[in-house]
Amino acid sequence: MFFHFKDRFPKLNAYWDRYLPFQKRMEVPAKTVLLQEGKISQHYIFIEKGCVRTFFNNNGDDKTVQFFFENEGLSSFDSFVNNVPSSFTIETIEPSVIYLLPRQYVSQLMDELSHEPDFAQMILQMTARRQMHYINEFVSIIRDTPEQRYQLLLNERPHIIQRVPQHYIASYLGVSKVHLSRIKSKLAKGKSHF
Amino acid sequence: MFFHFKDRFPKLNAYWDRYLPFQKRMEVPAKTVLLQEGKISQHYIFIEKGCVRTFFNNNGDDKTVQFFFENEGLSSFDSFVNNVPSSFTIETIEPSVIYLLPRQYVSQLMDELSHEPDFAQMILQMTARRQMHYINEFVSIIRDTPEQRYQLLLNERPHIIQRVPQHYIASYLGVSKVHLSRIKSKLAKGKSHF
DNA sequence: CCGGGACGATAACATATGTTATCAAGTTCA
DNA sequence: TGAACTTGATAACATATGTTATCGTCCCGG
Repeated sequence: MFFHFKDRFPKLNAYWDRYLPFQKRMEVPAKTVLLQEGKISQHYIFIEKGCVRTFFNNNGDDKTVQFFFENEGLSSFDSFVNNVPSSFTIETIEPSVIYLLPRQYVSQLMDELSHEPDFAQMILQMTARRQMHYINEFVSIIRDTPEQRYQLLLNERPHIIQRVPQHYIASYLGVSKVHLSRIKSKLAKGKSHF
Repeated sequence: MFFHFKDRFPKLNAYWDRYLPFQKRMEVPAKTVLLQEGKISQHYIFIEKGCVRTFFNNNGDDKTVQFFFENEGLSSFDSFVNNVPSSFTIETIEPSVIYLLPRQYVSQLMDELSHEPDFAQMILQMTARRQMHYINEFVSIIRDTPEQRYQLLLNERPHIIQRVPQHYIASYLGVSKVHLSRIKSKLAKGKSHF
């Protein structure tokens, strides 16, 4: 769905910074659609402040796929790279400050990068990381119960639970919002009397 | 977890073929472990005949992650690229004919490839495809019921159902083998009287 | 040719999860 | 400020799914 090389490969920061002038800064309120499901992605999105989710519509209700926060970048990767309609909507959750870099500059940037001596190695590593992320999402959902998945979120990515409305989290976990509420109250009970 | 550029980008076949001599051919029975969970992946695996699954152990029982068939290639991608212990076991399901290409040659191959003019574009496309595959797995499991997922398999990847033992499919779908059996019999009833 | 193991179906019961409806509190905005 | 909307909790009921146990078939190796 996206890559973000900034900070991951410091030697690439110089390249990245060269493209800063082409990025368009925007301050937007919550629930702003940055890319509509069905449209073709034209920008790489970088989040300076705020948070964002990707989701798709399924018979009227959303299914959230992923959350993004400060200093993360994303695009609807398949749409962006292969010029096909996006399967996902990208929408802000909080009022946010974001930067948009048009696709043409990203292509240009990639071409420049490909002359770096160990470009192949870097891109493989980035790719491997991204793949592991999504494979882990899949693994977690066939391995863990929704309750365990919620606990994992609580332990490993607490910022999500703190900043994201509960029904988005529910659809991301693959359960109904009612059931997520049950899970929370069950965990609360387990903790309270000790 | 894997890439396979052969057939996807025909212009690369020449590169690939140059490395054929370094591949080791093996004929192995069913249930042969090609890579053990916890070991570091040393080979890229290509399947000439037979089929293979990747899985991990979870409290005694396996969880299957993916199936591979003739003319597909795989590795435990993260392990292979980043030289870390593999999270998965790779094991044959049927008696199979496979080729192993040691990692050093794969690195070499990638380096050669990186001189191709639109290497960046190709690798992005490959990456996007792989990402979409895993994202779709995730999306399907938060969107669809196990019954729907079984139907999808039946319609879109029937070879899996024909060739793979049912309990592997069950763990891949994220349900118990008992429940998969129930799903099958329910679907059979729906079909029989018409 | 026999015996064990792999595979799959089914039943019975316990638990998890979905659905619908209702209520309460907080937020937003005219 | 008041109405509408968003968010979240809870109850009650229906359904889906897990667990354990049993049985039958098939297949492979001694």
